[in-house]
This record gives sequence, C-alpha cells and structure tokens, in this order.
Amino acid sequence: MATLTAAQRRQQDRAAYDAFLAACPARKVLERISDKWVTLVLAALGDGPKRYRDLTRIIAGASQKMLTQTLRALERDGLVARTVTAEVPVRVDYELTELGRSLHAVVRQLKDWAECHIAEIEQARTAYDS
Amino acid sequence: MATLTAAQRRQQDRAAYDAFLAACPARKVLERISDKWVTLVLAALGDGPKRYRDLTRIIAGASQKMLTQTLRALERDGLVARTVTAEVPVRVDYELTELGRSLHAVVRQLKDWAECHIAEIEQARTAYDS
DNA sequence: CTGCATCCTGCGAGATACTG
DNA sequence: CAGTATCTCGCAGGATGCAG
Repeated sequence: MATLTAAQRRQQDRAAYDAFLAACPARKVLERISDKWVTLVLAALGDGPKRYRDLTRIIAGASQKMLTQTLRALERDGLVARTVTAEVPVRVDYELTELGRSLHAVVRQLKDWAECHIAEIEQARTAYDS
Repeated sequence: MATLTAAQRRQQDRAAYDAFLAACPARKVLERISDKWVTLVLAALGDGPKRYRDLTRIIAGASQKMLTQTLRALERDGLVARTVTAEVPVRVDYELTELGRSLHAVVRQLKDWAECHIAEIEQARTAYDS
C-alpha cells in the first residue's frame, strides 16, 4: 500500500537519517576516536614508536583482542604505520603517521578543554544530583 | 593465597587501569561527546534554543528515549539548560549554557579537522582494502 | 612474540504502551 | 506536548585456546 503507519514512517526517517550520518565526515572521525581505546593508543604512540608488547603493558586495560582490533582500524585509516621485522621471535612496531600525529594534536585540544572545564562539569553534576 | 594466577593478575591490572581512566578528565569529557547523539544535540542547539518537539524533528534518527536520555545527561553536566513553561500544553525549551557553547566550539574544531582530512582517510582505507 | 578463531555474556538501545 | 516504564534482543567486547 502507498500509505504508511506512523511507526513505518518513523522507521523510514530513522533509516534516512542514519544514511545521512554515515556520509558525514565529522561523524566518521568522531566514531573513530570515540572508540574507547583509540585515543589511548594515539597517546601511547605520541612519543615515538612502540612494540606490540609495550602497548599491551602501557594500556593495561585493553584486552588483546581490542588492542589488535584498534591497531588494525587505525592502520586501515592511515593513522598508524605497522612495521614487521622478521626476527625470531617476530617483532612488530607501531608508530603514528603524519596524519595520525595531526589527529593526535586535535585530540589534545579536546584534552586541554577537558582539564580546563572538568571542575565546572563536576560541580554541575553534584548540584544536579541534589 | 598470596600468589595469583596470570589471569587474576591481568584482571587486577584491568581493574586498576579502569579506575585510572575513570578519574581522567579528558576521558570523562570524551565519553560524554562520544555518545552518538550528544554532538548532534549540541549542533542542533548551536543556533539558539529549541523545543523538545523541534529536536525530535531535527534529529530524526534518535528515538524518544535516547533524546530524553541525552538531554538529561547534558543538563546534568551543565551543558544544556532546560526551561519548563507552564502553558497548556506544557512547553519545554532547551538551550546551550555558556559551558555548552564552549564545548560546542571544541567539537567544531574536531569537525573542521574531519572535513579537512577525511579524504586522506578514505584514500588510506581503499588502499588498505586492496 | 604477535596474533586469529571461537564461544559466551551483559548491557545498551529500540519498540511499545501508559501518564501528567 | 513531554515525557516515564517495561520488555526484549543484538552485538560489542572479554575469555580462552590455537598458530606462525
């Protein structure tokens, strides 16, 4: 039928909006850095290349699965470079690319804002909770 | 017993790291704006106050539950102000606070970076996928 | 050391229905 | 109009075991 129920209509709008968001550059980047571990990896690699093992130690909270998954995603996006050295045992180094360092800089802006305004937020929270 | 298995040790490290992250201001703010709808609400309110109904229309992808939840969270953090007018029917307006506008500015920085570098990322992706 | 494959669980988010 | 309450379900992410 040509007419739709309100529910169907809403679902269509939902889908259209999702498609719209999927095409938005800002959204793509935001979703990338929104990942729990991405910014931590950026920070860890911020001061020079690191081996896989080093990263597991530095970012103690990440499971191996998540760390690998994060690194793969960052590599795919050209933010991190992966270098395999055929020693025994194998050695794999990760480092930020130019693009990665650029993004890292933006994230630091965010960090600066956070440290500058977190007190206001906390204050608002306790005020709200009472 | 005093000694722990490797698995237990890892779990402890995990917990400690989580606690560390929980205390990090940058992380708190990042998790706030990481929420799928937060930045959209910031953007929607960026050009003046809006009624609840307006927001549901502007952000067509958000379910009512998510929109309300998002607005409550932002209000709690002092980023958005909620004003109830006792008309019939009830009228509720939302607008960015000073703090909210400040955060919005930072998010726009991120958006600018995204629009400036998205091409490189897309390019890296297609290169990686082949 | 550096990973991939599999299984399993908890929680977030949508759908739906009701209220002031 | 502006929400709240409840139920259900998919899937992100942890645990574990195996491989090059």
